[in-house]
Amino acid sequence: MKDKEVTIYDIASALNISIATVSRALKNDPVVNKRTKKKIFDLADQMGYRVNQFARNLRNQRTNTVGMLVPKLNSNFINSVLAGVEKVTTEAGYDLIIAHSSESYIKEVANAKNLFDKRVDGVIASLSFDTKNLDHFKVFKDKGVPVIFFDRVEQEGNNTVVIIDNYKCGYLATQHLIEQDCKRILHITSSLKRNVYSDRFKGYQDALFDNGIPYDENLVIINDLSERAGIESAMQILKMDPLPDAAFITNDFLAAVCMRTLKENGIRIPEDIAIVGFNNDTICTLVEPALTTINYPGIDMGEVAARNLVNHLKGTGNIQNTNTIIIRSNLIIRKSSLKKKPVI
Amino acid sequence: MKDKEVTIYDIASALNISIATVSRALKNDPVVNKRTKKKIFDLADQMGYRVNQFARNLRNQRTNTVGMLVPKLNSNFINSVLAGVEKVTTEAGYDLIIAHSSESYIKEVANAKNLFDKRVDGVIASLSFDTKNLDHFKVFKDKGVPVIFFDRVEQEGNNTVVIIDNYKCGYLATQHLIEQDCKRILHITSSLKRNVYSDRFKGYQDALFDNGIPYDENLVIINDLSERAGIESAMQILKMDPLPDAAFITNDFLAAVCMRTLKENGIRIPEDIAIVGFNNDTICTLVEPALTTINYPGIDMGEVAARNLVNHLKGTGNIQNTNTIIIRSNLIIRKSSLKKKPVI
DNA sequence: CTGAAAGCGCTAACAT
DNA sequence: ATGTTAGCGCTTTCAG
Repeated sequence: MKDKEVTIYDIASALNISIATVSRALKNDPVVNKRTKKKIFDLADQMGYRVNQFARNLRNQRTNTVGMLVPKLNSNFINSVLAGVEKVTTEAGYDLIIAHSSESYIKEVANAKNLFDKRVDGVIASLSFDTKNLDHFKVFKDKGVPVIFFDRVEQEGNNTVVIIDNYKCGYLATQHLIEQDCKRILHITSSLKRNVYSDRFKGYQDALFDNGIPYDENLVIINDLSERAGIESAMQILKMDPLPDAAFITNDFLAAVCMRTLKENGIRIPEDIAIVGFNNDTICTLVEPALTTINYPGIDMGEVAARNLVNHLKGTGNIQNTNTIIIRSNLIIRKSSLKKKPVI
Repeated sequence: MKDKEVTIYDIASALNISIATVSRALKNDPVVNKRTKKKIFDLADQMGYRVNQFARNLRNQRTNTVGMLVPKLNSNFINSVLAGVEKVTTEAGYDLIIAHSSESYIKEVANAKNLFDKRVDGVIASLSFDTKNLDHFKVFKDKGVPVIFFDRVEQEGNNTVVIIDNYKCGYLATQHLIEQDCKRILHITSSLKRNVYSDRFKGYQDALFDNGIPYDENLVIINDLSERAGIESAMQILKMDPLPDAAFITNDFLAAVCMRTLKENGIRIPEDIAIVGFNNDTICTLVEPALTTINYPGIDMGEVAARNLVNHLKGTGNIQNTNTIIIRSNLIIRKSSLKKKPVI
């Protein structure tokens, strides 16, 4: 219970040198004599010295910290983004503060304010489900703190964004179902205010159009991706007459829940309804049949976002010039969509 | 791009009063004149003032921040603990820093050091998979920073811990399988250095013993809970002769993976092998058959841990007196274990 | 009710 | 290679 903090003053006076030398030595400034440095390091260790980040930050006017603002944590996608970001920021010597908003706009605003007050040097963010606007990010812009958005982004107002080509993915998924001879293809998606969903939706529509299949708005269900919503959507499908012969569902978890309810009601997957999900979540291979999906390379998104931010902060790059970075993505075909036996 | 930070000096000189008054007003000190206070608040708003946390922390020698140290983030259990903790800490006016170690001891040590350097006022922690010892928490003890452990804990050295009764849960799970007329009950678990696994293991052994079933060490598989491990374990089971007639698997994800591989190889669940998992994860009801499991009330653990920590910090409670807090838990029976048709 | 002033621990410009 | 010193922005004691 040695409660008093050790400061550079303590070290300096114990060694009969100046605090300036101690400060320099501790930062490994090459200008300090090797032997002095060693003495200082040893004593610091022995006395249990730790830098006071507050004093340092107060003095330096920067924190060497990046803020990460995400809608949720319990998602494999977000976790792999996180892993990518951490890899890069750690290498570059930045601390990371993680804030999650539980898909709530209110919390997102509070988190943004909190990161701002913590004076992060930069921000990497993905929007919450019901985020209305980006006003809460204006403070960063005003203070010159760079913000990079990923995945759920707002393209207007020339923000720097890292995304996949959701339009193309929506198109691919739909095209794949069409190739399985599906004609009545349902689409379950979420708030069309979010780019990820609206872009996939456009891809879905265009794929239909390009294949001469009329778009039917009764075949589009919009919900909040919750378990309850999945069940309700499935019930809604069951009431349709005729039934759709395929469903492109914008989220693997939702697809899994839907599939369960459909199967419980005697629908065969993929024979009656072929299904394509989105994300390549772990559950894809745990449910039956295994879920066809779009692979979403979170770790790459994280690395790219972080790399751009760090380069910008270090002055070796400038995100002002880069508006949109697209990460590759691909369709993974599994049993849930294979209505036609694959041609060998 | 108004880059300069507004300080209390700016407000003071603009209003021709002292910084002391501004400082007091901003903290809503009742001693300040109402009208002065209003003027100060208005101007602060208008000038875009924000407190400098560093200056404040440097001065106050505390941060009003709680550190949360968890082994991973992409787990429903951890996320519900987090929700519980956040609820309490937010109400109590504490900030929360979340650090996750990706189940790595090395990262856990680094994270502990990081939280220490960030000078959190208290810590809530759950150990990583391969954590060797608790030396990295000693610094907190030395500085009088309270640490509360939850779930994966070390009971020795009278730490304050919040846990479920893993022994009882292991016993219950096994007893349930025995009641389904199972005799050769396999147990898949993980590092027995972690209390959660060793306690469940003891419960498993005692339930067998109490029912006159000899313990067979060949029926215990220890692995790292990964997908690969799940597949390997299932393959190992398939080679057994005779096959076990039940499996108590210490983790739902692992159970789901195992079940998939077993089913792929023609094993019927629960007819051939009855299965009980652990955690009540979302996948339990998405796999087929739905997984019997132990319900693990994360949100309660989080709330209790945080409440105790906060009370300790506010001086209205003292965790020194409380060593172990047990949270209720229960068996949830689903199809995967129902070998006997339920008696009505 | 308000003000003056000291000091929290550190960094960096300047001086030696 | 080392030392002196002036703040960074805030809180709080003491004095009016």
